[in-house]
Amino acid sequence: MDIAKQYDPAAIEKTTYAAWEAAGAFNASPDATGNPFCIVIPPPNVTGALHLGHAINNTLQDILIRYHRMLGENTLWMPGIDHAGIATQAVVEKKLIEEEGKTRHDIGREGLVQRIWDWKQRFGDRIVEQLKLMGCSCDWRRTRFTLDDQCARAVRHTFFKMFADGLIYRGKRLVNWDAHLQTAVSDDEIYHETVRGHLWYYWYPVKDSAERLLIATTRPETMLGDTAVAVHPDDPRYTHLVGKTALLPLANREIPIIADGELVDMTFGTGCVKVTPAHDPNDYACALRHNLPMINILNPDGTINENGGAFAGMERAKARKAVVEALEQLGLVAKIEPYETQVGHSDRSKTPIEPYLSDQWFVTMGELAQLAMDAVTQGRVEFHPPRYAKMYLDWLSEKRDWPISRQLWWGHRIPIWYARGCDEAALKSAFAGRKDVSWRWDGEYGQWLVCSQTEDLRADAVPGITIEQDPDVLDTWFSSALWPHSTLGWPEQTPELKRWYPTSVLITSRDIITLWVARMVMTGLYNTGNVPFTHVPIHVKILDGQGQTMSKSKGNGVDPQDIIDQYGADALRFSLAAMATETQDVRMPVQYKCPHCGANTPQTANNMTAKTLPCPHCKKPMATRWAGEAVQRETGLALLTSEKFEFGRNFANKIWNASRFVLMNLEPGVPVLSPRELAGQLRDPQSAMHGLGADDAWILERLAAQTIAATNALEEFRFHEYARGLYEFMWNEFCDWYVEAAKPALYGGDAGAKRRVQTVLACVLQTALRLLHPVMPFESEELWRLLHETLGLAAPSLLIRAAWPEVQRGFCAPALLELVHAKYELISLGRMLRSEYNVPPGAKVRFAVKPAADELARFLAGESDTMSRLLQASEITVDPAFTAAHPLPGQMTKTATIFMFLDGAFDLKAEAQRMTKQLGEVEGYIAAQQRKLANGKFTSSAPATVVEKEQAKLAEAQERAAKLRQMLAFFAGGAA
RNA sequence: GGGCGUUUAGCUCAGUUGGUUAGAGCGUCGCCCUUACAAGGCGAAGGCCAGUGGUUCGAACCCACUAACGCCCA
Repeated sequence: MDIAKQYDPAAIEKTTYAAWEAAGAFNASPDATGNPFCIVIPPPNVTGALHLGHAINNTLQDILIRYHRMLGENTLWMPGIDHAGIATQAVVEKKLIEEEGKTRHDIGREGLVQRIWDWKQRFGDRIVEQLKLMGCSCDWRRTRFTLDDQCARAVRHTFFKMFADGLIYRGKRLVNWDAHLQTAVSDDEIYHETVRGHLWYYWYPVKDSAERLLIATTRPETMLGDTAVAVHPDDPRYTHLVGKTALLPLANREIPIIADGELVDMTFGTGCVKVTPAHDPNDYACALRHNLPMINILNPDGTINENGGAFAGMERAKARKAVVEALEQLGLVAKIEPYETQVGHSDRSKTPIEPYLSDQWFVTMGELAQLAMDAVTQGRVEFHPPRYAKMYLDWLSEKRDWPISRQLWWGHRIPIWYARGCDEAALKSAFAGRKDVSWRWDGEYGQWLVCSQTEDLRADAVPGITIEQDPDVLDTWFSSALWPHSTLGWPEQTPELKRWYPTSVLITSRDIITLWVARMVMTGLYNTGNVPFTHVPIHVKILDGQGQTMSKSKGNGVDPQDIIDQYGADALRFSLAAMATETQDVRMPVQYKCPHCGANTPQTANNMTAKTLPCPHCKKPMATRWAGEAVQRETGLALLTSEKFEFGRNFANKIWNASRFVLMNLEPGVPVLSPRELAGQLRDPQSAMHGLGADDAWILERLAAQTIAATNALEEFRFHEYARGLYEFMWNEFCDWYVEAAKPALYGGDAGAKRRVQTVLACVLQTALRLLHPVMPFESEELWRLLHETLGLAAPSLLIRAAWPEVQRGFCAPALLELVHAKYELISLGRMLRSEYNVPPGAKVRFAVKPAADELARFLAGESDTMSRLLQASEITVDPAFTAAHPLPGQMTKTATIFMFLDGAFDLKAEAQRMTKQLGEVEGYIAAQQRKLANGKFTSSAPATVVEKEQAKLAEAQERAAKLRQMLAFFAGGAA
């Protein structure tokens, strides 16, 4: 059998994935047997391709999905993508401007939406491709999109139900207005920038008084919308003025002077604040407290509106200048100081944000939030780690109403029509007999609000008038919130919904606990009466070299394909899983790998979004993922790389080679047994298996322990523990010890021993492959195939469908395991001696082992084959009564001492020095132990088992010290 | 301003209910292309567990405060 010397992921990943798909291994059926297990993917959004943050999220999901599939559960991983309203629209609009110099208004609503659909097609496909490259085993037949018909129907039904239940209302609210894109943007789409401006001071006269108030502001033009002046209630300078009226210049309005301790900082400026509720969040809150009127002075495009009087129609900057000039003419300007402020800018248009009062739709959160809180406090939804429940509960407990409208074109259109100039009788007759239409009177604007559950209403739906649909769309999270039940078919009672809802697990990262998880729980409970999932593992985040979260918009994302191309999908998955601890975010500095010379260039904030950059080593230009495909082809694409993935690659290679060794040493006829079957054969007198060697029993027991550990880790979502445990088992136990210990039997002349070891190797390998499969599906599947092929066994079913291993213990008494452990310890010390005395690795040396107990002596006497091999020993004497004729270098464990015979002389003095140093350490330890044990408080208050343990440790140390002294004395004699 | 998290070897991180003489990978230093594996083997060096105080017989771990960094919310 010819097996490559190195694991080559590229050679097998495509075909292996194709084999799974051809076998329908990912497909779930509601009719299948087994307990239901379901994960809905947190839908990646279509703004761009996936990065490593998504890679870790989906790797963890796939691990759980594959694990539960192997448990024989009826397992569904529901895939899909999210339309991400504002983000996607902004990306497409930006491209439109860059490439064609057009705005969305130039091409119109339909034109823009069509272009976004094209974009969605491209990146939706790309995302699915990336997930497949990573090995994700989603049921692709069921792929959903938050804007598709099924999701749209769920959105309509939910909105309608909420509207009919009175949970949805329309109201005014101060939003972050992007005057360039003419839309509200959410808080997380804003960045703050320090801007050098001025602090203007000007006077407001007080009515019926000679006094006047000095106001300081950074935005003088907003004074046109002032509706009060506020001072601090405890400020002696102004208390006598509270309750009086100020005269607002230019606007010529009378506004009250109020006291507000929250808004006013006595120590800042003059302690006197103008209040502009419609254009400042703090002023807005103040206005609500004091019932102040709110005057909007801006048009949606950022120009001053009719409320600005003489300034109407001016741009903001122009208006500012004009207002200041007008105030100067009135002699009201006191002074102007330079001043730096933090100004919010829209992430999408890079223009300053205006706080802006506008009509928005809201969902009342009171009851819904309470439902969602109860689900967590009552334990029906559990976070892992549990501390994240606090974040969720804190956020929900504020019960702030949810603004759901967005001034965008890409998204679910709000299913509300405005009917003006008709009475209710007209609506009743127009929609007679229809339960899918509901309406409500809107007193503020004197119109009917009509909501349709099933279809878009026609403009002439109500005879005699023209009804008009609200132009806005719903917040993306409104449709995402329904994802766990909408994807399964709700509002229809589909077999899928019955089978898999509530789903089992939702895996995500902490930043969307409030945005998404909370809302899914709310709508799930509201629509179905059931929580959407029971477990919510929260995983760490992948940060770039600067400690910033990877994100599509920042441009610091690393395409998982870059890593897969260089290291393989399993290496990517394994490395990520091993990083998935409970607390520590992963900092991942990355480098561009030059396609010409292979040199690495660190990615920095400066070159992060560059389309091409020169390689500092070979000076040739290299293209990045930001460059067009043509440029990439022409110039050569520089993949991003990180040495962190060498961890996974090296492990994958180690597994490959360990398996290669096993396969090279198997032959047809060797059975592939599970540990349980192997145990059965050992009990069966008819079987060819007559007992195990000590190493065989040891590795089978370690395998059992590892099976338990892996199972527990996965059950408790501790992915890091699962991955690290397998790493240690495969590398440090299987490869380092068992495989080496097995060699004498494989190469020796005892056919029975050889077959025994072959059987154990096959058993351990096949079980390990099962344990590895969830995290390293490609390689384990391929090795599974090769294992059966090598043994000439009929094509087994795919590993993806194999059963998760059962735990089989009792291959030997615990005492034997300790003897094996003692043997390995002695081998390590023997190697240390060799290294210490610079014995070349190939040279054979004689060793003597002096065990303290007869039991160990008897055991070791039968183990000279493996010991000799692992120590490269010419001979090993095992003798409890061993005494050397002359000083020899030695090392001791707690159960034995090992000596090495040296042909030539060795440096007695150096050896004695080393031993003296060791003795010093041991004596220090003994002193500490003695102090501890002499302490009556310790012996009386510590548990007896602990005291015993400490006593044993002391005894051991004392024995060790005695032996060291003995050897030192011997050396002294020998040297004399 | 409120909440959460982090601080352990040169770097990146583990450390389960306090019983530790603190671990791993990478990097570093020796010796080896030994018939599974140089993406490797064998060995080694390297740490006042951020600081201060407390609880305890005993603290990397529990408590308080301080400092630095990060995230979320206002």
